[in-house]
Amino acid sequence: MALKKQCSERDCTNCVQSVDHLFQGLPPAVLQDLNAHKLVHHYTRGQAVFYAGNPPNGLYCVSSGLIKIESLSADGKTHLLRVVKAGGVLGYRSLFSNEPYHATAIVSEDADICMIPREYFLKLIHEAPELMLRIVSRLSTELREAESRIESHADKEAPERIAEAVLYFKDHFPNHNWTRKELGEWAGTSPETVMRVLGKLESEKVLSLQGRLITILDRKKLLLAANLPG
Amino acid sequence: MALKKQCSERDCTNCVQSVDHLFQGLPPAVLQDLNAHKLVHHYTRGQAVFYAGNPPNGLYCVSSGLIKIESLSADGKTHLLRVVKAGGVLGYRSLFSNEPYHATAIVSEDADICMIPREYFLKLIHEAPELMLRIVSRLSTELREAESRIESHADKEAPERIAEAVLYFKDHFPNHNWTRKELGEWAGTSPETVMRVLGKLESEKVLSLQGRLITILDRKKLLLAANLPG
DNA sequence: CGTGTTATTGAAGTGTATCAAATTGCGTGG
DNA sequence: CCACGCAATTTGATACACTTCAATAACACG
Repeated sequence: MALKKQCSERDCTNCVQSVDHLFQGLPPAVLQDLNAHKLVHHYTRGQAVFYAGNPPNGLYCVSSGLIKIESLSADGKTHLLRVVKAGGVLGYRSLFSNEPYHATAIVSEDADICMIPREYFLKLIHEAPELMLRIVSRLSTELREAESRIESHADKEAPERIAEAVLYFKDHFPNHNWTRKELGEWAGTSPETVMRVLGKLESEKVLSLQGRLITILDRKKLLLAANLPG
Repeated sequence: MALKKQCSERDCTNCVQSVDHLFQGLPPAVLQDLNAHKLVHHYTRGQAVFYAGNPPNGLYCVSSGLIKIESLSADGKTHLLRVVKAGGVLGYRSLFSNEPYHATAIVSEDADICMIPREYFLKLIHEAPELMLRIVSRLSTELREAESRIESHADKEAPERIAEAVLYFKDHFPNHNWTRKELGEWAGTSPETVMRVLGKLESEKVLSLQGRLITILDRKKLLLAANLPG
């Protein structure tokens, strides 16, 4: 039954419907050709799409599911760098900086992922230069987001970063319930501190907690707690 | 006398000589045209090239001098996000993500900077698609560096980040002496903590301090202190 | 249905920010 | 070019936010 669903979803023409998809605007003929060249693979929760250190073999398009981009530091701590959902792509940064992946992609919700081989992707770019502009725009946005997280880490306290994390996850992945550990890996703090801060926010009627399900009761107060412009 | 020097240095053909310059590989005819369209400006220490919030008017090429890209957080703390020296370019990220600058560019050493107007630059890209590949590669590298700083902030202690900062500045800007405050703004810590850590590293014969001049005596130990692969 | 991960709360230890105050030394203007 | 003013440096003392360790309870997942 999962397979039937994939047969239609795995068609590039469908994927491209997602808001702001990388391949949006490509001529139908090119999409058809892309469709013929991609490799589809189903991944289950916990599997790795690629590991830090691997050479990039192509571009990954997430058709369904949720992928965590994380890195392991010298002292064994895991860091959540980025999260990619259906309609997103991953692995393109390494493709261009010509370096091995610096992070590992771990499946968080079972996923169908298409792989576009490196060679074919480079050929595609050659044929469709407007694609390059979309890539540049995407990298630019991600760079800004990364730099803004550097700032947050440097001049915000743990409670503010945790409030930021809750907002980010709720805005981008409203249907996924994250663990305290994952929130901590994103905010750069320990699960215990996440817990204590969430508890405080609950007692202040800003959030409600039902296990892993976090519901925002007072968005305005949460933005304030995150020290973010309303 | 400063002017005479600029006359030769301000020619795009010269700038492009810098290692890995963005415009390297452009046909001479295109460079000539670029040369005719750029605007040159001299800046003195402390001046701003652009402010956070300004809309991007073009691409800035640093012909000489040193520029700090910094951001001011809500609570008034300054953060050093990037440093650009002669041969580098700035402002291209905002040009493509189509957003106002999110940081301010401050001159640290008197600089000659060429501005390539937005419209002309976009036209240039259209004519020289290989330029796009260089931009993508550059953004990719900067994104990786930014993400690696997120990791450092999250799982390294202040002494490690300060050691990292010393290594970074010495490797990239060997002739510029940075203040304790600037080191702190880069490492995400206070000038006092920078001082104490530098003092400790001096007592351990890893560094020598002569005012703002820091000399690395034992690079291997410093790498160790930064928790970086040798 | 069991097992291992996650959640939750408490207590203790520590790194680092912050404040303060004296000394140095850079850079700006005369 | 020199001198002055003010920012940067340096060291010490204090406070506290956060990590770490620990132990139980609850839950999720195969």
